[in-house]
Order: sequence, then structure tokens, then C-alpha cells
Amino acid sequence: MESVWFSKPRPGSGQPLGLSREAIVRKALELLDEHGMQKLSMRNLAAQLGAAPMSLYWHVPTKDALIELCLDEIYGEFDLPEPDAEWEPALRGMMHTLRHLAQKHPWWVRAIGEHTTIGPNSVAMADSLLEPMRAAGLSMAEAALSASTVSSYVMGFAIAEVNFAGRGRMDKPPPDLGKIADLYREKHPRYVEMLDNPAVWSLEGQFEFGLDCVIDGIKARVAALR
Amino acid sequence: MESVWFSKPRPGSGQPLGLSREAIVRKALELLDEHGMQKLSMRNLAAQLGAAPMSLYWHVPTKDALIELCLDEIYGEFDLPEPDAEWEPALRGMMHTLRHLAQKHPWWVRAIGEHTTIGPNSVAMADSLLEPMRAAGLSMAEAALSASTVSSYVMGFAIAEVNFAGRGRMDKPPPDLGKIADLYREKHPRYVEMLDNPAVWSLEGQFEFGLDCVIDGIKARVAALR
DNA sequence: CCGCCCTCTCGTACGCTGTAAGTTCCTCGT
DNA sequence: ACGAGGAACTTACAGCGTACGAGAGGGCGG
Repeated sequence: MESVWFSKPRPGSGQPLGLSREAIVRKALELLDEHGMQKLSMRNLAAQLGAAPMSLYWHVPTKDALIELCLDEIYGEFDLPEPDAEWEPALRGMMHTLRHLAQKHPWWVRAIGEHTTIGPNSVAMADSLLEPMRAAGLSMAEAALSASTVSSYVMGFAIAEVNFAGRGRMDKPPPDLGKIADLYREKHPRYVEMLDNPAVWSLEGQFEFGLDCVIDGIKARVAALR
Repeated sequence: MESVWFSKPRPGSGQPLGLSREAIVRKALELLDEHGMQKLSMRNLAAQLGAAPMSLYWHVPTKDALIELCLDEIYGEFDLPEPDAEWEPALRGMMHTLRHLAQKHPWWVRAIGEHTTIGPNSVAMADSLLEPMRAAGLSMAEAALSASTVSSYVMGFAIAEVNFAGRGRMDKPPPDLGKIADLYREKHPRYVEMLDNPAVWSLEGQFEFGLDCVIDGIKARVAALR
């Protein structure tokens, strides 16, 4: 299957266009952010654009491709740090924006499970992720592995976060929790005890703790170079 | 919305059952592992079981619930380490089984993006993840945060791995890669240089490197206690 | 100026999906 | 023998992605 990135839409030869790949992606993104992936259908999207469903297919080969375009689009929001920054704060900043990106576009966690993105913005992000690691003095291989490690962590965290937040905001335990706790109190007392700990319900603390761990691990590798 | 875990199927009063929640879940799992999530439909599943589509709904409230049951089922395969093990090898072992679980059930990475699981096996796994952390001497809060950190990393890694492997096995670069490299060679030379590095394409190395990083970070916290 | 072609939009239709509602049958306790 | 109710089935609906082909409208060669 050919990827969207290799086949541009046929360039129009001058007449005014009511529809365009850009407009479609923009509106799709709007729908996704507002109502989630379940409400995004080609029919629905076309209606929002005042067009017939099949008209979209001139600009976009398939719905999956459209979603990949949307994915790349949100990677475009990712703002890159200035190149002369210290490597650690730069890395931390990028990871925070990555998390906020997931929070702002909750459908992201669903999409990444089914689509790989190799669009320009996605690549730009991956590339600029290498920057701080190389600046830290790591070799190309180690830089790549480190970058992959931190972003794997953030991705995993974001999924859990968004997913759980879907059942209600997650600063405090969800209402179900009483029942869950009761169900498992005898069999897994330690687990239930954990659920009572307020530190577990602080997303900020949770994220920061994990990020610190991972970055500490990387710092150890940077230090080993000297 | 009530969760599956609170509403058992009505217990039969004795007659032989052609269908059962267990049989349905088992067959669904079979279909999922073999043909992926896209091929699992209630109609298809019913056909495989020699039953009418709507018959399934007596045993399972909804398709999403069925998938949650399947998720919990595969967590049941997760074998817990013996309780007197050293904390670090125990943790590493669990993380390896978690990864292999994702490899064995690729649909998992799609499912976790849309479903939270609080079934017995899932909870048992989460609980036993606390074991090594507590054994290491960490407080309840730190144990929970650490466990969440490592498993976030593994989840993120597994998603990337399975996802990419979907386009062909990933021990070496995919065929698309030439085109990608050509597209971005000028704009992101460092990125395409990275793609040429063999270390980037070793999944084992990749996984182990990241796991080492995270665990090093945790070890630092354990050491800080003494 | 005519007619062709190329770009874009649309209408129709197919095969698929999850599941609500209502029907039928079989087994059991009384 | 008879009602109760568990379990399976039938029918039907609203929605989905998209293949296919028809049509509108402007640009350009003749």
C-alpha cells in the first residue's frame, strides 16, 4: 500500500477550489479534538464541509490516510527548542510538549495504535529529538536509543493518562474505585492500599517521577563518557 | 456505563450450554491473534462458534466488553515471579514477559488505546508489579510510581515495535525506507544518517537499552534510601 | 467559436458493522 | 401438567467506508 506521503493530490490548474486537502484535514482535526475518533466519519466530515461524502475522496485516498495526515498535522504544533539550549532542559521541554499534545488531542492515543506516521512534521520532531542527545555528547546510536527510550516512556504514560482520564478527570480517584477496591481487597490488599495513596493520583508527580528516572538513566550514560 | 466486571452473566440453572462466556472469549482471542482486530466482528465470531450473531449478546453485554474480557484473558498468561526473588531480575523478567505478550497478541496495542482494564488478571498483574519494588525497599508511593514508570516505558516501546513490525518484520529497514530517506535527506540529514545505523534496527538492543536506563533511574532512588 | 479534455463534485449502491426488540424453544421446579 | 425463565434465534435499523460511473465547469488547441 502506497503511503499518502508519496502521492500528492493532483495539483489544480487554476479554478477556485471549494475543497482542498488542507481544509479537509483542518476540519477533521476539529472534529477529532471536539468529539473524538468515534464521531469522525467521512459522511459526517463531508456534511461539516458542506460537501457530499464522496467528494472528499478526490483529495484524500482513504480515511486511514486522512488520519495519518491529521496525526502529522498535530506533530506540526510541536515547537522545537532553540538549538543552543542545554541538552537536559531542552529534552525535558520537548517531553512536556509531547505530553500536552496528547492531552490536547486525546484521539492521538487511539490513532498511534493503528497508524505509523512518516510525514514531514513527524520526521522533523523525531529529528529534533536527536539534537539534545547529540549535544550531550552521545554517539549517533546512543542518541537514537536514548531518544527512543524517553519518547517510549512518554507515549506509554500519555496513553495511560488519557485513557484513564476518559472515564472522568483523574486528579482524584474515579467513582468506580470503591467497587474495584471492594472486589479486590481480600485478594490484593497491597494493591488496594496503593489506590488509597494520594501520590498515585497526582498525574504531575507521576509524570515527573518517571521522566526523572529515565533521564537519570540517560545521564548516567552521558557521565560514563567522560 | 457499568463495567463487565460488576455484572456476571446470569448463572444457568443446569442445562447443557452450547455457548458460554468462556467459549466466546476463547474463540474471540483466537480470531484476534490470528487475523487481528479488524477481522473480529460479532457476526464473524458467531459464525465460528456455529451460532447466530445475536446469541452472543446473552453472554456478553457488548463488543467492547468482550474485548475487555479478552484483554484481561491475555493478562492471565502473565506469569508471576516467585516472591522470594531478587527485585531487579524479577522486575526485568516481568517486563520481558510483558513485551512478549504484546508480540504474541499484536492487537493488544490497538486495544489498550481504547479500553481500560480492571479485570482480575489485570489487577493481579499490577499488584504483583508492586512486589519487586517494595522488596527493593521503596515506600508504597515510590513503588507505585516506579512500577508505573517501567510499565509505561514497556507499553510505549511495545506499541512502536508492534506498529512498525506490522509493515514487515523489523530486524532490518523496511523497503519504504529508501524513499523516506530520499524525501528527507536534505532537510534532516542527521535523521537519515541515524536510519543507516544498524543499532537502530536491533529491537533487542533497543529494548534492553531503554530498560536499563529506566531501571538505572530506579536503582538510584533505591540507593538514595541507604 | 467549437469541441475536447482535465479537474473536481456528486448520486447511487454494495457489503459490512454493532445491537435493540421481539419470538421461539427447551428444561426445570412445582 | 403447567408456568417460569434461561438460552438461542430472526428480523430490522442506522450507520459505516468506499467502488463505480455520471456529470459540471473551465482551459486550451483547432
